Amino acid sequence: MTARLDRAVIRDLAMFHDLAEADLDAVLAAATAKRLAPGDIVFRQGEVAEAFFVLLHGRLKVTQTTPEGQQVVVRHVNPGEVFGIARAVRRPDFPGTAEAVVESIALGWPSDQWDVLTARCPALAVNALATVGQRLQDAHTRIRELSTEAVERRVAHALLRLVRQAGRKTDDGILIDFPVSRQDIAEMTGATLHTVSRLMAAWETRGLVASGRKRVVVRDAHALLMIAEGEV
Amino acid sequence: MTARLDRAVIRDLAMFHDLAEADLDAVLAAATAKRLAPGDIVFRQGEVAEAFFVLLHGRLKVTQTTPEGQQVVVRHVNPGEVFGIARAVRRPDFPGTAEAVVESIALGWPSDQWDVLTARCPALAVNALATVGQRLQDAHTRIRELSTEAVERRVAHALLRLVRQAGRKTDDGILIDFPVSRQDIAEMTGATLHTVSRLMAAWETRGLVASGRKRVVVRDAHALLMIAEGEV
DNA sequence: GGAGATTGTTGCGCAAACGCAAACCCGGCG
DNA sequence: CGCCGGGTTTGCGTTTGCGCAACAATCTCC
Repeated sequence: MTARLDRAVIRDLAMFHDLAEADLDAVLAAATAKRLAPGDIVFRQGEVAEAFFVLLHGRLKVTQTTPEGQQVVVRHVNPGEVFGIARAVRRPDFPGTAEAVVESIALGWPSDQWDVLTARCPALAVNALATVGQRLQDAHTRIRELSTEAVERRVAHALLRLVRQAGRKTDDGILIDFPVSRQDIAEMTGATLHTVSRLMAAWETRGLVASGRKRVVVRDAHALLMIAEGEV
Repeated sequence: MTARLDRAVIRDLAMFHDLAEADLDAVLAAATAKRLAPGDIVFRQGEVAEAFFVLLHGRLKVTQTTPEGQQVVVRHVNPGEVFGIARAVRRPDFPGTAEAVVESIALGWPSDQWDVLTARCPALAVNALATVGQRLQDAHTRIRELSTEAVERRVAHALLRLVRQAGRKTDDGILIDFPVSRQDIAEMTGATLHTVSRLMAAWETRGLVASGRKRVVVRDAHALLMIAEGEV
């Protein structure tokens, strides 16, 4: 829990860009590291936001659940990214649920440290602004897709996004480097599990993807891009 | 253009909350006011972001256009809100187009003033973070709606949102206090003009709304809420 | 190694919403 | 006052993706 953390661990993260060495130490002093097994929940939607986090290693899935019980995947958290910064945007509670999909390591700070740290390092607020801004762009992109594109194109886009975020080259194609189920893809694209399954099955026979249980390999990214761009 | 601006004009805006009087003056010194007629474009999608703005009076519509030419209404800008803060989130260009839908007045600052002003008043960055964070929440709400709700519910939600943002009580019901066409509502909900028209016509006969050319009056907000919540 | 749970596949019917097209209505302008 | 044009309505045919349901394949845990 209180292992000695070296500042090198966070120095290169976008969030801590432009911080002095001494500031990095001050930031680290308030942090605690936590190991997460797949399926572990970091925080739940609606909980009081008592901490904010940075993912050092692994991969998380952030979801929201509607009153009716429908789930939506808001985003995936990749190594180096901050998450759960509800307090920074003046929200008392977490708007979503964060769950580890693979073995992960996260750093956590008590929420009240946010004001302390930004007072000491204004750059933190500026960096956070850039991060949240980027996320807003992504959200708008998704809104645009959901509003104007057919399901097939949305699923293609989602796969390409996963490739960009977590693609790992293998001899067989590009592997999405963490478990993704059809259900997940459905919740990312606003489609149903069934439709996604049908689409992927069709693509599999055409050789565009190869997939198994919670496992996706993109074999022909270019063809997928054509579909995503609507140039079928 | 360079009319003497009183700090009272911006003192109560969320963006300038917690700023000292002297700082308010410094902020205002760099600003220029601009009058906008309905239909006037403040900035266009893709343009280099040479300024950022606050809306003092009136109402704007921010849209994005897909490569295929489809439009999506990203949001409406209400009096007191900042817009066009692309540079603050480290974007070189504007991600959308901002158009006045009624006679409006906006304050503008050169983009490079952002760094100058936040250096002087760190509270600005913190306030901007809260604003962008709120917008991100809204965007996620919309994603959730687009992903899980039927068109009818989305349109009901959109109308209720308009009521909250720009509702004006009249003896006939709650009037949306700026011109909104069916096309606009369609672009807000990811539906087609036709579907929206049909829905509104049906609601009109049931007495839930009254509408005309670019004009909407909500007569039974409660019934609309029932539809929005899916309790039909 | 087997039982049970989770995840993925597939067929079929249906309803919701879209696309197209034509008509209509209303406000503004000459 | 009549014309013009953007905004709106409406009908009809069609597609798309959903809902349901049953089944198959895997994984996990004991």
